[in-house]
Amino acid sequence: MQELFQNFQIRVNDKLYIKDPESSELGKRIVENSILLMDEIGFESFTFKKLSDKINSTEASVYRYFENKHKLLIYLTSWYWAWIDYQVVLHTYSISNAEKKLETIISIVSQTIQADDSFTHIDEGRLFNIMINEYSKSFLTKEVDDDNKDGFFAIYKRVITRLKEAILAVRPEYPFPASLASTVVESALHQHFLKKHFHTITDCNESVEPSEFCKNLVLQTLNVTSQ
Amino acid sequence: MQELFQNFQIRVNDKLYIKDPESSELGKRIVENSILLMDEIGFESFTFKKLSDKINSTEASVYRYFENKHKLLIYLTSWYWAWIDYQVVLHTYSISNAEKKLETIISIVSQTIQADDSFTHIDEGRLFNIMINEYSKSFLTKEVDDDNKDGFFAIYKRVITRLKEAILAVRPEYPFPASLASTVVESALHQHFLKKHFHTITDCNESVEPSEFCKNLVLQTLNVTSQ
DNA sequence: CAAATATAATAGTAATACTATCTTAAATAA
DNA sequence: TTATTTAAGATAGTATTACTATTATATTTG
Repeated sequence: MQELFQNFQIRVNDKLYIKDPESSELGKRIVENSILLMDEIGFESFTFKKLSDKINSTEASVYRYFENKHKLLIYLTSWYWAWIDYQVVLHTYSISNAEKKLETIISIVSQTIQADDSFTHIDEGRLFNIMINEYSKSFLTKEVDDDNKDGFFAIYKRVITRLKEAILAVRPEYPFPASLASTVVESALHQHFLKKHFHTITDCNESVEPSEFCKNLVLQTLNVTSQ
Repeated sequence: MQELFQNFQIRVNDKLYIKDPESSELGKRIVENSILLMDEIGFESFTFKKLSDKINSTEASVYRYFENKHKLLIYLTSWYWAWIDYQVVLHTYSISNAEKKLETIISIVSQTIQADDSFTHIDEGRLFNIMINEYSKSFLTKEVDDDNKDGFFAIYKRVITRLKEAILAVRPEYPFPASLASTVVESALHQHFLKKHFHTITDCNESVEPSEFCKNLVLQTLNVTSQ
């Protein structure tokens, strides 16, 4: 349970920022509005100039918090994974049945996230859109190995590891638990994207959620018959 | 079989370029070297200036072939999918057994590609690296819907549809054939990436290929016992 | 009240992502 | 053969991006 409370206030790797945005009003406005702006115009068009105009501040002030927009993206996506990790621990720690636990984790990592006002300045719904559209860009770079060494993807890997362990708890002899876990997490976001933009290559739509597919995929793969 | 021969000389949507790069020596050098340079320095650092320096030409000349580097990326990735589509048709048209056919398609879309000198100026091995590291960036943009309307992703969708049909041939009652097909194709590239950069969240390594996992995933999901 | 700190305001730079124009060289058509 | 089209090289220029640096002002804290 200790892991849970360490993460409870959504703590992110402190090398991701120059000055902790949670430590000031301006910092919170930067995070809050960067989510809105990035969702609105996309990561490529997003600049610190546009953001600072939006919040009536200056480029130089934003640069005092984040080195560049790539670090900001990793900050935001790490925040998301920390939040998911928290949800996973919260909703599964009392579940003793391995299959039920696995299903719960899959639900959490693949469900559509709507806004939630538990964490005031962060709009989880809009952040979820960023996850769908921009998450891959945080690691598909020439700097991945350095970033990874700095621990920027630690929380993401922890979420996947939890899923992997839940898979193993159900089927200890399954030979690809890590690959299945990483596939499901990636695929969940991808199916959400396809639903919006490439409906011919997905079965997800208004009535079929990506999480339905994801659950079915894992349970069939592990040969769990109790569906 | 007609589809096959239409695609035999790897034809790509002609809105992707201003002047067909296959129509001139310079055009071929642009394509050839853009693959090498993009693999080397990554899509973000890649510029038409650097490319034109590499081929001893000028920025303006490169712009006569491609509108911008994003169109070039879609051109390269479309070329890849057309090539994969060709491989799929070539290696499956004589297979009558549905399960054998499905396994063959999965192998083709998930195997590690090495250089092949059948198409002189294109290094498929290097292009495969680009697919692993940059493919998602071709559609994770605010312009996806416009690009999709222009048919830029048609060949990619055709490959996925072929896989979907092969899935349905094996198990017509399976409820998520399109999602499974798109997941496998995406996951294959992703597992190759993880193998290189995040080995803790994949089971793929020097001895276990992503295609092994992909085949197992689909066959288990469809409950094909003859493994 | 003094000192430290945060932020705003402003300026400046190199690189990027283009567009435009002009010249030369080569291919082709009359 | 000459005229004409076309391709490509050479050069220049612009707005935007991704920063860095400096100074001034306002606020907090000791």
